[in-house]
This record gives sequence, C-alpha cells and structure tokens, in this order.
Amino acid sequence: MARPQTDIEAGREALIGHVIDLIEERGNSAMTVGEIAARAGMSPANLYRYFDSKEALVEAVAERWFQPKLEIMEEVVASDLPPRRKMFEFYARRFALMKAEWERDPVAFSSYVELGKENFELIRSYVDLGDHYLAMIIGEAMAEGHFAGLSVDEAISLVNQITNVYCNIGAMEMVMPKLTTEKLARIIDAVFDGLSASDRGARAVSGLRAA
Amino acid sequence: MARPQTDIEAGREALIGHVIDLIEERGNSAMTVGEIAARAGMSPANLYRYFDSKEALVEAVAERWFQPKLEIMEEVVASDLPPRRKMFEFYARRFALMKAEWERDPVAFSSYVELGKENFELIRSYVDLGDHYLAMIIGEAMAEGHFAGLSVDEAISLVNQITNVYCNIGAMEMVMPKLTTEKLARIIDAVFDGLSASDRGARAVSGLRAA
Amino acid sequence: MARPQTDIEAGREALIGHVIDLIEERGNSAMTVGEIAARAGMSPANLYRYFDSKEALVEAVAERWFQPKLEIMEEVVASDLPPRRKMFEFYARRFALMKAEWERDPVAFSSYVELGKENFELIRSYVDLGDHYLAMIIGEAMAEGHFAGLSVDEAISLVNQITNVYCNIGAMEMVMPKLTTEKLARIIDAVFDGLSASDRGARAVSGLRAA
Amino acid sequence: MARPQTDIEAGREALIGHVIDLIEERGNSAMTVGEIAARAGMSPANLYRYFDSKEALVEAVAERWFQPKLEIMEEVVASDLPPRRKMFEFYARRFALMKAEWERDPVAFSSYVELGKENFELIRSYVDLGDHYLAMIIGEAMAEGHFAGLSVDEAISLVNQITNVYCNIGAMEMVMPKLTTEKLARIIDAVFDGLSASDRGARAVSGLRAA
DNA sequence: GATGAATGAGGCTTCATTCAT
DNA sequence: CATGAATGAAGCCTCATTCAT
Repeated sequence: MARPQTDIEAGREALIGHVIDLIEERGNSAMTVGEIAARAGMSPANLYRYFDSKEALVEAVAERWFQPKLEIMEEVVASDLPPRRKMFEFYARRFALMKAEWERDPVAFSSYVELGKENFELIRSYVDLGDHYLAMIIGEAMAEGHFAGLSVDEAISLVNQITNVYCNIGAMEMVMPKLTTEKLARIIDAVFDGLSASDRGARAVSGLRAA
Repeated sequence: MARPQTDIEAGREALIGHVIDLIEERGNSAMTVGEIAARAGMSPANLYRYFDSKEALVEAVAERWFQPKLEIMEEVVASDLPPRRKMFEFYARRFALMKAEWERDPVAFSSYVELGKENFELIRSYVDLGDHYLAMIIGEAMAEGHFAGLSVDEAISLVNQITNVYCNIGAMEMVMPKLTTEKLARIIDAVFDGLSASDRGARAVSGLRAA
Repeated sequence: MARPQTDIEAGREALIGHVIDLIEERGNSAMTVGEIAARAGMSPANLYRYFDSKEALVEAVAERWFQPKLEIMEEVVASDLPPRRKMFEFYARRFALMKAEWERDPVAFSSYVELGKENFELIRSYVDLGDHYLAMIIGEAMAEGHFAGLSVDEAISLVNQITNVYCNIGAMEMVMPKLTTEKLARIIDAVFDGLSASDRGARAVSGLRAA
Repeated sequence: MARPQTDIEAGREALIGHVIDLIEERGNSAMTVGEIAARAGMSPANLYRYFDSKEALVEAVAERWFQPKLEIMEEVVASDLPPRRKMFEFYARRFALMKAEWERDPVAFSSYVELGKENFELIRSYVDLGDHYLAMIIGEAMAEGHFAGLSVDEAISLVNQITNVYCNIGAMEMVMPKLTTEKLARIIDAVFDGLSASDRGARAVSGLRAA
C-alpha cells in the first residue's frame, strides 16, 4: 500500500558521502547546502528531510571521519602487546591512516581539520577517549617500572604532549611531511627511557627553581 | 609633491592596531571591513588605500603577532647558556608569552590561531626560522655527546615533534590548560636523556605485524 | 462500492480537533501542514483528501470555534427574560465563555483571533446573525419604551457599537484584563437608560467647527 | 572633500513612503525586502543602510501611521471645550481621519491594522497615552457631576470600553461601514447621561448579585 | 585624498503542495 | 487509499568591494 520505508539512514549516508566527495574535490568552502544537494541530485529543500540543518550534516561528516580512528584505538588497547609496543601501535596505526589520507589529498585533510575545529564537541570526546585508553597503557607501563616518580595523571599529560604531533590532527597537518613511523618509534623509546620525575637540569639549577 | 610612503606606512600600522583591538574585544567574526574602518575612523573605501584587500590586512596582523616570538628566539640563541638550558629557554620563553596571552583572553588567542591558519605562508616561515635556530642549539648539544647516532636533521625533526605542543600555536590552544613550564622541563630532559638512534623495542623487531 | 462521505466527514472532524490541540499547545505559528498531519497520524499528502487546502482546514477550525457562541445566542434569545436582562445575558454569557478561554490560554485565544481575521467571511456571518438576534431583543425593549426616537436599525447599530468590546473577539483580546461582567452590566444599564434620539450636546449645536 | 552627508534620515523617510505606497497598492503580504528595495530604486542590501532590519522599517511605518492620531489627541485635550464636547471631539476627529483613510483604501487600512498587531509595543503606547488624555477629560466631567459614584479609573475603563469601536483600529475595521459621527454623538451622550454606579437591573436583581 | 553610496553574489531555511507508487 | 519523496518559490540578511564625486 504505502511506499516502502525508504531508508532515511541510507539517504543520510549518501549525503555524507557527497559532502566528503565535495570536500575532496573543491575544498571546505564549496560546502554549501545548494552544492551538496546538487551533488546528491536533490533539491536543497529535500536535503532537510535527512538533516535538520547544515550543521547537523557537517557534524555527521566529522563523526564519520573520526570513526576509524576510534576503532583503531579500541583494537590496540584490547591487544596484549607489551606496553612499549602497545603505546607505539596506539599512535602508529592512527598516524599511518591519517598520513595516507593526507597523502591522497592534503587539501581535503585540511578541510577535515577545519571541520573538526567547528565541531569541537566531537574532538573533545575523541580526545577524552584517547586519554582514557592512554591511561590504561600507561598503567601497564608503570607496573613494569617506567615513569618513575610520576603520577598516572602526570604521565598521561606528559606523554600526550610529547606525542601530540602524531595524534592531534591540527598539529599534524602542519608538519606532516616530516612525520614518519620511524621517528615516532624513537619518540616512544625516548618516552619510555627518558621520562621520569627526576630533575636533570633543563630548568636553571640555581635560578628559576631556587627562587 | 606626493608624500612618501611614510604616510601610508603609518596608516597601515594604525589599521593593524585597530584590527588587534577589534579581535581582542569582539573576536574574530566581528572582523569585517566595515568594522575595522569604523575603528580606524575612516571609510571602508579608504581602507583599500592601505591594503589591497582584507586578506592583505589580515596577513599583516598575523605577521605582527609573530614578531615578539621571533625576537625571543633570536635572543635565546645568542645567549651562552649550556645547550640543555638553552633549548629549554628556547621553548619556555615563547611558551610563557603565549600562555600569558591565552590567559588574558582565550578567545582572542583562538582568533590569532585562526588567523595563522589562513596565512599559512607566515606560519611556514616562522617554523622554518625556528628550525634554523634549533639546529644551532642541537649542534651545541651534539658536541657534548647527546643524540648519539642521529644526524642533525633527524635530531631537529624529532625534537620539533616532541616539543610541538609547546610552540605550535594551533596545537597549544587545545591543551593549553595542561601545559606548564615544569612539564616542559621534564620533556626537555627526556629529550636530552632519552633520544638516540638506538632501537629499544618500541617498533617490532621483525615488523609491525609480527606480534 | 465507495463508502459514503461519512468517512471523510469523520476525518475532517478529527483533523479539526488536531489543529485545535496544536494551537493550544504550540500556538499559531506551529500550524504547518506537516505538523497537523503528524498529529493526525497521517501523511501531509493524505490530508489533502479531507481538505482542499490548508486554508479550507483553517476555515473549518474557525467555524467550530464559533459554534458554542452561536448556541449561546440562540438560547438566550429563546428565553423569556425581560429585555434588559436578556440583553445583558446575550453578551454576558458569551463573554464569560471567551474570558474563560482566554484565561486558560491567552496565546491560543490570540491564535483564534488571528484565525478569525483570516476568515473574514465567517466572522461576517457570525456578526450578522448576532445583529439579527439583537434586533429581536431590541424590539422587545422598544415595546417597553426604551431607545425613544431611534429606529430599530439605529438602535441595533448603536448597541452593537457600544458593546462591541464584549463580543468582538479582536477588540476583546486587547483589553481583556479590564473587562468584567460588572462593567458590562453598567454598560447595558447605560444603554437602556441613556440611549435615545435626543441630542444633548455632545455634538456642537451649530456644527463641528463652531466652537 | 567628502561627499555631503546625504541625509540618512531622508532616505528613511523615502523608504517609509515606498512601503506605504506598496501597502496601498498591493497589500501587506507584498511587503518583502526585495519589493520595497525595488520600489525605492535600490538594492535590498542597500536598504540595510537605512534600517537595521525589515522589522525596524515596518515599525517606522507603523509609527508614522499613528503620528497624526497622536497629534489630534493632544490638540483636543489642550482645547477648552466643555467636557462633553471635548470627549466627543477626542473620538470624533480621530475617527473622521481613520474613516477617510478606510474609505480611500480599505485594504490598505486593513494592512495597517495588521501592522499594528505586529508592533504591539507601539499600539500599547498609543493606547496608554489615550488613556492618559481620557483621564483628564473625565476628570473635568466629574467636576461637573457626571459618572456619579464611579472612581476615575472605573469611569475611564467604562468609557474606553463603550467607545472602543471608535478608536480601536482593529475593532473599527470590521464595522466601519456602520460607524458615523452621529452615532458617536449619541454614544457620548449616553455615556454622559447614563453612566453611573447605580445598579438598575441589567444584572439579575435577585439572582447573581444576591448570591 | 577620502567619502558615502551602492551592490552582486551568495548563504540558509521553510512550507504548501504534487505525484508516482 | 495512503504514502514517502521531492520541490519551487520565496524570504531575510551579510559583506567585501567598487566608484563617482
């Protein structure tokens, strides 16, 4: 009798796909409702059957972009690698994925970065989850005696900062050409072998600290 | 008859100042040509005597923002601190400045970040200069035996990446609340004590998929 | 084969009810075809089987709104109260009903007013019927010697105008807080005791500009 | 040097005039920004130099519509007619003006009514001022012994309600054809001769009141 | 040199209505 | 009979930029 419940979800996915295409072909600023609808072969008005606003659509696009990275994190954390290797993989696999994306289309990558900026909530939750997983890895590492004298929170914070450029898309973008898996390995090693609470002179011995 | 460019130059400087005020008072989105001109007490049309386009003006603003950071770099590099301390100061002083700016007005800081993004060339040259100075410091450090086995370029790249979050404004913004001079000191120490060419197991000995 | 209009009629009634609910819950501006259809558990397209256009539906809603007021008029006119009391009740009962509606939901009341405005014909016929009934009451009053010197038509017109604010929904809305049954009684008394054809000086004896 | 300060006020007035023309020619719904701008021979964008929003423009139009009515009120109140005549003129002159407007173009009149509805604040202040002036007239009348037993506030309220149809544009519109200056005179006379606090039977003698 | 005036292009959104299925 | 899908027309607003004076 009635027409079949045409999957609205399918329409959403298709639209997300069209936005992605659009971004990759013409950059972020071409992403107008009219253009997106045209790609999807529908009228701008009809697009609003699938998403309540342009913003909602953009958010969905950003969400999809983050999905694979989340999956990688989960997978690595669930593995039973030794801590040092686990931390390396935790960053390396996501980095590899993003580097590949960047190489395929640097402009598009940049667009996604911008997209993320506009959807801060998403990034925030991604980052928070990353912190959570990192805490687990660091816990395992400390059980093996690493990061002597540091609290878990301190350790998380420091590791995050040191490795920032390999997981923060915004930071990554600007130095992508210089990032390699090999360097990442060195950095992780430096983290495991060099990071502790002991003060070894970077700050002035007699100056700043003393005062 | 025609006055020399001095006049124009003064106008440009004034305009830049007004844009800065505007950003700090009302954020980036209030930065329309009309608003800027109003601040400067001139007509929008007249503004175009000083800058060819809004973009050119914005670029000049970004340029001015970077200036003090450049000066700090020069100053530190010219000092005769020992390498470990020198590297620390190299980052710490710029960081202190930016953190202060951020604390005074996070929204304005964010605006500058955005401005930077839009003027990638500028950032690029700032980064390049930073690399150059860092190379000098690393040279001194290597003369003291640090970074065993690494080439200067490798060392620069690695240090840059590790410390990225303390000098890349975009990266910095997102984690600013967690950044401290103390943590920076720990990181520099980790760099000096943990960074070398030796492979210590982060990467799988027999390849990524070995485990 | 085809079922009689009964079905359609039932659908119309149901739709009218849904519109009323909608108005009372969310005001006049939420009254879109989509929303109405959703309430009625049907598709917007299907709604057009019951009404040719949104306008027709709205008209039907307005019509239903007037129904109880018509019934009151009929009832009062058929009663055998003395003229003065009859006229009072003629207005007072409708007013009481509308004041109650207004108190329950002023926004909804306002929506109905707007609805009325858009369906002027309806209001017109309501007003005409009111005039007709009023004529009967006035006839009875004149038989008792009131409104000396005025024709029936003049009397109707004058009474209508004087009491307008107690029966014209549009006028009523704006001053509702100040309207009371007591004041209405005073006004009816003033009508019965003060309205006649004699000129008592409101108008300049020798013309408007004489003074 | 600079172009002369072209009067922005003049532009506003012109625009208001164009809106008025538009209303009179094509009714309220034709009043779109595009149409108005076209009338004024300018682009829609330019219109925003004169008014911050369509709403502001519409408000100005409504304001202008009310202006002459305000002036009449002031004039009459300042005159030294006797109270009965003064009250008559207070209503009659405004009514004459509005009736003339309505006769010239009933549709336009209706548009103004709608305009008023949308700019309730304006109407409110107009009404309030009217109340204020009416109070003065009633004061004078009471000094002559009218409205026995009523407080000033009661008297204002009652007179307002009785005469409502001759000054409330919304109410007036619907019955305009039946409104005349003669009838108004009768009504004012009825007010002066029939309005008092005495209960003369409109309300049930033994019923409602007794309980 | 400096201005006021003016604009074109573009962006998002809403909604009554139609139509093939 | 009833639906989901689709749309065209319309509406408001912003802003960088140009140009005659």
